[in-house]
Amino acid sequence: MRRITMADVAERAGVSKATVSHVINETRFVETATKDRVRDAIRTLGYRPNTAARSLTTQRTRIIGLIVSDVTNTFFAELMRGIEDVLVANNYSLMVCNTNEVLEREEYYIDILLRQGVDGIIAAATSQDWDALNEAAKLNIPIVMLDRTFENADSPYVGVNNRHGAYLGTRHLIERGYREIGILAGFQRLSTMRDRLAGFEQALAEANLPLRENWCIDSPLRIDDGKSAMQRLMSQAERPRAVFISNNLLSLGALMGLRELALSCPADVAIVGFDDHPWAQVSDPPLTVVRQPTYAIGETAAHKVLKALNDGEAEISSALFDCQLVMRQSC
Amino acid sequence: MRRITMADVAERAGVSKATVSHVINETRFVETATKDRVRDAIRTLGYRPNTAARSLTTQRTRIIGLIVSDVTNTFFAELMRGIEDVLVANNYSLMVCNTNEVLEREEYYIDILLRQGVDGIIAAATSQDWDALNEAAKLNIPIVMLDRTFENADSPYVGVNNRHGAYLGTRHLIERGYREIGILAGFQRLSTMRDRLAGFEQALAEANLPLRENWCIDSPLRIDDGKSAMQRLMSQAERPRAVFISNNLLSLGALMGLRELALSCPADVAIVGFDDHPWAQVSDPPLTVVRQPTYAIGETAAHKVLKALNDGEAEISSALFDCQLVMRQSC
DNA sequence: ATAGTGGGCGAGACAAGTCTCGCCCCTACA
DNA sequence: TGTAGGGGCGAGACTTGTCTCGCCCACTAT
Repeated sequence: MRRITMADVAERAGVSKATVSHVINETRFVETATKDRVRDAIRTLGYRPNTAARSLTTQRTRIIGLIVSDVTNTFFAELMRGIEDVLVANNYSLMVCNTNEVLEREEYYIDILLRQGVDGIIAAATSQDWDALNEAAKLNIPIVMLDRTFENADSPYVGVNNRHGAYLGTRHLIERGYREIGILAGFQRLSTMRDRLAGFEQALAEANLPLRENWCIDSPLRIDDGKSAMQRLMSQAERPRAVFISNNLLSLGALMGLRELALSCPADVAIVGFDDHPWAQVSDPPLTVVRQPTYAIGETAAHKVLKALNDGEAEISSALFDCQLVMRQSC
Repeated sequence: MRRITMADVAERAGVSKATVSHVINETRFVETATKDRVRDAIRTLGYRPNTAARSLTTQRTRIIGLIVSDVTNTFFAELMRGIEDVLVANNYSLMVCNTNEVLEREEYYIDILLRQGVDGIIAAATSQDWDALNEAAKLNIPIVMLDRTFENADSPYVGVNNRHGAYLGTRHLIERGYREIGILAGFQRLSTMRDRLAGFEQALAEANLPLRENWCIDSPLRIDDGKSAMQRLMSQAERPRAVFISNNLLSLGALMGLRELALSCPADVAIVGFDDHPWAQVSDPPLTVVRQPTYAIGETAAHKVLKALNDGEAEISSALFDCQLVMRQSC
């Protein structure tokens, strides 16, 4: 069965395509009677406007692209939900791209998004410079950096004050009396992880505690990496009595690693993690963490792109949220 | 700066649009020399085909719509990853829609997907009949039911043998010597939850154990619902010594609920949950669960739609995976 | 009665590709 | 040397909307 087009509606309603278009988009005044005839035709024919045809002329798709590393990580899933919910409320759609922190995949996806003609991009980018996003920037597509950014990033950034968050977490360990403190610092390629390491160092420095090279482990951000990093930390001759962990997957992995080594937390090592997780309330032990307002971050990022889209050239500003320490029983 | 079109490429390469199109899509033989000229032009101009224009004529978008309740639930996130990975490998894109299990939102999204002209739909639908998906079915868009289905569903289903999975989990409890067994049965509107309840009942019946009405609690599927359901179960005069929990969020909530009541697991109540989760390994206690091959389910679902798209009318078959009992320490 | 004004709407160009015809030219064979 | 055959490619119709002109008619002003 042939799909029904605007011409069909126009014919049935006895008006021109232009009028149908204007009734649908409410872009010019149409006599009530005419409007009703058009709407009737639309309903009885079951007409549904074709997005492709529309965006061909408007040069708009009402689609926003989202680039994250992996929605399997609840943190990104929640960001996504925040974004999606405000997009839906504004009649935009979302196209999600999981890069697994692989640069080629990020580039591939950006190309796809540009062909698709997305109106804007929200990116928790894995790249550290404009190379990948440059094409998008050249096309004047609004870009919002999410969760992380990089030097010379020419786009607004929405995320938390990572440095301060890590500082809070580390200071908490110190206040609890721990002196020998290590860190699973994560992927130092990412600004987020660098900032958290900086916050960690700041807290140590303030307390006149040394920063031991071999108590500072960086690794990729998968669960297994957390596990092996923690085990490497704990298999040293002199080992820390507390560990700050810069990422939620690493925290989970670390917990697994300790379990395997039959070390108990916090008796043998205390832990403060970054990012909260529902399961962290029922883990053994319940995890003390630095929490960020994930959903709100997503919402804000979405609002920023939409604003850029509506206000035209207006510069978008960055937004930095605060972290919050959630005390449980891991230290 | 004006965006560059195929006409620009054609002019620069000194050929017609047709030739450019054929070089890009490899749809007819083009002299090597000509091909090279075209490719050079594409590269130097930075040409990028416009998906909207293309799909206008091809009537294809190479986009697949995915409908789930909430990717914040790792289960759905993993399904999504399975789907996405095979789509990417086949040059398709994914449009994700979170319905929160609310019907109106599902209908809204289906409409959006149809306007967008998606080539296929993979749906973990919250609706229980064809009403919402009917429009898509009428347009001959391949639909794959994911995780759940409903009676008279005219589309293939990809998921697990839920009944048998629940049967396995419940039987395990019985074998462990538990006689007083309850169930958090979840949202009975969903086929998945009904099947699991059936498997639970079957295991009880085989062991000649009674099914007590008030030990069978159904509820929505959020963490809080699990918490309150478990607490309701445990605040009864006569309470079960073991509980089968039909959903991962409910399991998490249940754990929280027990903790609040200062009940210990498995000493006071044993638990077997449905769906595994990385954190279930480090929870207190580590959870014994019935695991389903989530990622593989997603992959299979994606393959099914693609197959339908390529083979044309060929009927797609359903796929039923088996569950696996993962024993840990909650019973 | 005629000119001026403006509200409501139609004709058709246009967006950027795909794809059908069929042209042109080169080779092969009689 | 004439012609059939086929390989390589171009012209332009077509997909479905949006949007710019400007028409037409009704109503008021002179």
